[in-house]
Amino acid sequence: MIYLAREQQTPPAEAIDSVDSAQAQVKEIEVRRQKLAALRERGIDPFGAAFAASHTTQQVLERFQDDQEEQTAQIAGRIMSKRGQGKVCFLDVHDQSGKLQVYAKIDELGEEQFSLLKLLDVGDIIGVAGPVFRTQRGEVSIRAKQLTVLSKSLHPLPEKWHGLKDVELRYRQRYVDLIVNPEVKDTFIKRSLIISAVREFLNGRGFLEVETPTMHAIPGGAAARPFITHHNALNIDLYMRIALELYLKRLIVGGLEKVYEIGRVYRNEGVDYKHNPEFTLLELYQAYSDYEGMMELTEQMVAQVAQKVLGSMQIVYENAQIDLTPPWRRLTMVEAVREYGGPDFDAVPDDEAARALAREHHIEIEPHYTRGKILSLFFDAYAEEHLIQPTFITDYPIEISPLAKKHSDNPQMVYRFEAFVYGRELANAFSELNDPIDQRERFVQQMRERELGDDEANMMDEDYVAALEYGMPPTGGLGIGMDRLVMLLTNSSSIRDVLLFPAMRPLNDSNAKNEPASPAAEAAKAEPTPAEKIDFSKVEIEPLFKDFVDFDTFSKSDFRAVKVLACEAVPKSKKLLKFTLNDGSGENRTILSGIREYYEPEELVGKTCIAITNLPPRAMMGIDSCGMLISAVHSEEGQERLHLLMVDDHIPAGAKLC
RNA sequence: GAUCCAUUAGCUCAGCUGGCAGAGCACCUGACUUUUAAUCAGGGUGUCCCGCGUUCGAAUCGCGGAUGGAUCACCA
Repeated sequence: MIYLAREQQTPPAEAIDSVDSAQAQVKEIEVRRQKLAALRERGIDPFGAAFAASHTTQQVLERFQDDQEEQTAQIAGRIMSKRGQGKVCFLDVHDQSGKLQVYAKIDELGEEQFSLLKLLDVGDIIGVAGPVFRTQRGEVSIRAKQLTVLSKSLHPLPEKWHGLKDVELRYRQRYVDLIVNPEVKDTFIKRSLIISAVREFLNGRGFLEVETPTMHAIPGGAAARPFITHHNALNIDLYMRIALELYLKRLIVGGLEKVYEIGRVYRNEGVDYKHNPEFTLLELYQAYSDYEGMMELTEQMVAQVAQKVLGSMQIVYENAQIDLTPPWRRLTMVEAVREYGGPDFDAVPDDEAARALAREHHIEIEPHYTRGKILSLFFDAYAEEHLIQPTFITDYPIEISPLAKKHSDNPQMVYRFEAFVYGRELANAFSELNDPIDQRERFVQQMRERELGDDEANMMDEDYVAALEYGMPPTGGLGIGMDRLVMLLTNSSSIRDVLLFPAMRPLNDSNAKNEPASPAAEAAKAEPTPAEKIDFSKVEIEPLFKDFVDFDTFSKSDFRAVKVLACEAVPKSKKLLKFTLNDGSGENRTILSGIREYYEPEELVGKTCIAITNLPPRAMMGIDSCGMLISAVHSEEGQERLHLLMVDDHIPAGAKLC
């Protein structure tokens, strides 16, 4: 409505032709609004209707032959350049496939259509119909016989030569980035092709694509801090998934022998050029295979996807020539550390020796770190960055691999590998641990680490262990960060360049907070405040019920005023308060209420509250609760707020509400 | 979370040791019937990221804050 009101204030069309110097100073967006009004004035809808293009711009260029001049075409797209030359005008019209030059001449269009050009700007979307020909300078073009306005653009586009460079604007307004920076579109088209090629590869090997829950009661399958969300109806907190692993392996137990999922996972951690809080993970599991099978699958998949999408297994990433042709080099973690100048861990007998070695090499460790964990730190410090060409690192220490199968001849190690390319982890895989007894012990060990302060350690997942107890075949499992793969294959240096909308801090008017306190506010601070000011602006309430309850049913509830005689926290409960109430009957009534996180028990003694008194007793923490105290619940910015209903102390105990 | 850097017109960027806010593109007016970063003549459109301070005077100096980037730490 505001929009319409504004438009009526814009001058009529004829004003455009006589813009004087005062109007010339009006901002460009206002000029465009005036042009929009002028289009309406002419009876043209500036936000047009469906338009059937006969060809894409690319098709026009491909199909044009000089001996077939004057074949007609109809195209649609965005004006990206406008070169007026008196009674002639050249437009570059871009669509998803490319661009085509439009030649608009007053003789061909007629005065009326030609004057439309005055109301069109770079950024507007138009349809053009006419014969295709080649200009004197040799460019295949369309000679406009008919121009159709399909959408007026009210914002000027960034400069044609430099494009949009401000990275913050590029990410926040990706649509503008896509319009003006053509390589961005290429990257995202490639991303789509890569993911299709992965699906095609896996489907071709007989894998079944499945979907598993993204909200988990127990977040498992990786070492990461989760996001927490809340289910209102069930009144439980849930975690956004950090991995796909445990559900997919339940499917292996269920007899789906080759499954994969390409899905979003969420990890509550920092944001940088390699990390986004949500990212796309591929995980696959193949029954009766193992980590050797996964190595073969990984190198074949990555190489074939590159071949399919890029036409080559030789790629360039940040000035490095990388050859993805299988087979990839394989070496153990111990060998890798040794090869790149680190100590020989085969000569390190125990945790104590490993810790001494770490101190000697200035590698930071915690006192409880074990030999395997320290080996992985040495790997990170000495070897990782050198693994430019695709390399499988095998034989991982058990401590950092709670879901992988133990090495049969070395219980310190597991059958696991990570694939590295350009010094970065690309894939992670293992022979899955299918021994439920061992798995339970690993979870217990993880819980110990959790208690030691590692809040990324796995939580016990009893149902998953139960699934293993039914019997899971020996299985190979693999995980690949799809964003990382896309980065590698599109030579993108930041993950944000392969995410259409990377995570950004929301813009708000935070600068306003810096303004000095107003004189009134200062005064309020100095003087005693007579009444607390309550800010209701952020209150959200539940939608009202649409169903009716009949009057008889309602009147059966016995609502009474009650006085709080005593109130105490229930031992061992985080939520419950135990109230001793005077309900007017002469006998004390006990009610338990789960509002401890909102109130200190002492502050409620003596208050007059409202309770339903004719509910059957209900045992909570071994105490019978006789009725229910009434509270008011709402939420503010996603947080639940609760207030116990407290009423005028003049109301006597036992007074009935009606 | 730590350190460093950046933030000036719609976009890309200048603006020195404090002294009236600048350019190119875009935009507006006029000319121009095959241009292509069209050209020619004229027009400068601004919360210099926000606030406080120093100063006769701050885009510029100091302090605090916001947002973004790079590096580091943790994670894929």
